[in-house]
Amino acid sequence: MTQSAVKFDQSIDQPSPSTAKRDAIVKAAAQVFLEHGYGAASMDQIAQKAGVSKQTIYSHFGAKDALFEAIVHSKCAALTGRGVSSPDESKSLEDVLYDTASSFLTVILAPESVTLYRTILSECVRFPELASAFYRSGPRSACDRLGAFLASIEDNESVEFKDPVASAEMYFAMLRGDLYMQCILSLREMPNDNEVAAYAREVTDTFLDAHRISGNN
Amino acid sequence: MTQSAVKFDQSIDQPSPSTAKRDAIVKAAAQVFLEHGYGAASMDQIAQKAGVSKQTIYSHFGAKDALFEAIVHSKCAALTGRGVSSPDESKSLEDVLYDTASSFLTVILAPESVTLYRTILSECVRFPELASAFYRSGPRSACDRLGAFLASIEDNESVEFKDPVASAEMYFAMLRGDLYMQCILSLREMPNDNEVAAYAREVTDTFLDAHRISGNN
DNA sequence: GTCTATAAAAGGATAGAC
DNA sequence: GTCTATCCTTTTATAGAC
Repeated sequence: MTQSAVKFDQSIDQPSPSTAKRDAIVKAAAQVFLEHGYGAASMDQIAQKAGVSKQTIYSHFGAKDALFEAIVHSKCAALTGRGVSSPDESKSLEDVLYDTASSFLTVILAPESVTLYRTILSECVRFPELASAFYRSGPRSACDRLGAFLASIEDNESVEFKDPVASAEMYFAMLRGDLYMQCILSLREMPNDNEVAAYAREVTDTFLDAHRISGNN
Repeated sequence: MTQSAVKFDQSIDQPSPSTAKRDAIVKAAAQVFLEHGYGAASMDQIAQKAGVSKQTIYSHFGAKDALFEAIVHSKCAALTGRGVSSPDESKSLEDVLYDTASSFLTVILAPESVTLYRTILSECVRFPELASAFYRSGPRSACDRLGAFLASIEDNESVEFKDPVASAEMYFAMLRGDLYMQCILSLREMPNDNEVAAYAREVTDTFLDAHRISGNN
């Protein structure tokens, strides 16, 4: 691992003269890294798929780990905000929750998200910054946004959230249920829209039941 | 990948004459595989840590993938039943749930479980059988056992479970919340007993609130 | 069964020409 | 900036002696 692995941000989007080759490298590297993981991915394979020579890759990114970090960081950055509906005040709480659930499930069950998650998880010890960036861009971002929305619900209905962020975390945890587990383990095909909708409904109903003021929470 | 990779079960526990070396290999391989993953783990490293030559490993297991499968399968088998309290009928539902939550969290947050989960996830495409074995021994086993217990709760209290297995899945999903996410991403130290107890309590309370008959579920 | 030594291949990284 | 050709290390797997 070289020290140049830190300069990922200026490597990924600068208006360089030859952006074409660079983009091809990024695209190819993303495919290879996410499909095979960091260790099993080879620079030869990336170079071949990108249609460039290996040396061109090294000229742009310096080393394998730097390229990997650049790829994963850009994928994480693309994750921010996705999977969480904007806090539309005109909608009912139930609708907001259901929409959030649907879009969140759609995002985390996308094949690219699944492979990204697997890759980061398997390399989180070697690349702690990537794990942190993923967490902040993905789960943490989603929880904070939904938590802020739940905190804005006060006199609204027959529900209450004493700890909005904790409730949001619980909500997303419920969404990462058995369906998600089977998908990330590659034990079944990705669910279609109907299955996603059904599970989003189930989780939303359960979540709302748990936070009715008739309960003790 | 060789065809001999299938014979994992008879490789892991047969009363061979020289069980000492074999056990040393298994122990060393488990450490190396779970720490570095399949790709980054080298047979040389395993041989050195086991105190045997590489050829001895190949004599016993044939190939790297067969050794890997043997190790992971044994680790998965050791998972069955753990993390789920036995359905003690003398205890209250709340106590059973809380005990289940505590022991489940303790198991899945154990460093060995975390590394096993990471390893299987990163290799689930190359080794589909391992992913399936893990799922059956771990999450599925836990859900089925708790689901059966929840199904036995009928006239008991002020709660009801229309779909016991689905409720059990939801319960374990709630337990795999933000705390678990941060731990498997290696973003924080493993929680102590107090933190585990507090989260087990929070999940149990929320779960019970969601299934009160006053609710719509 | 177990060891040492080695084959055979793959992969990360670099040199030098254009 | 980009390419071809090459170096060097690592790693899986095997051959043959004891």
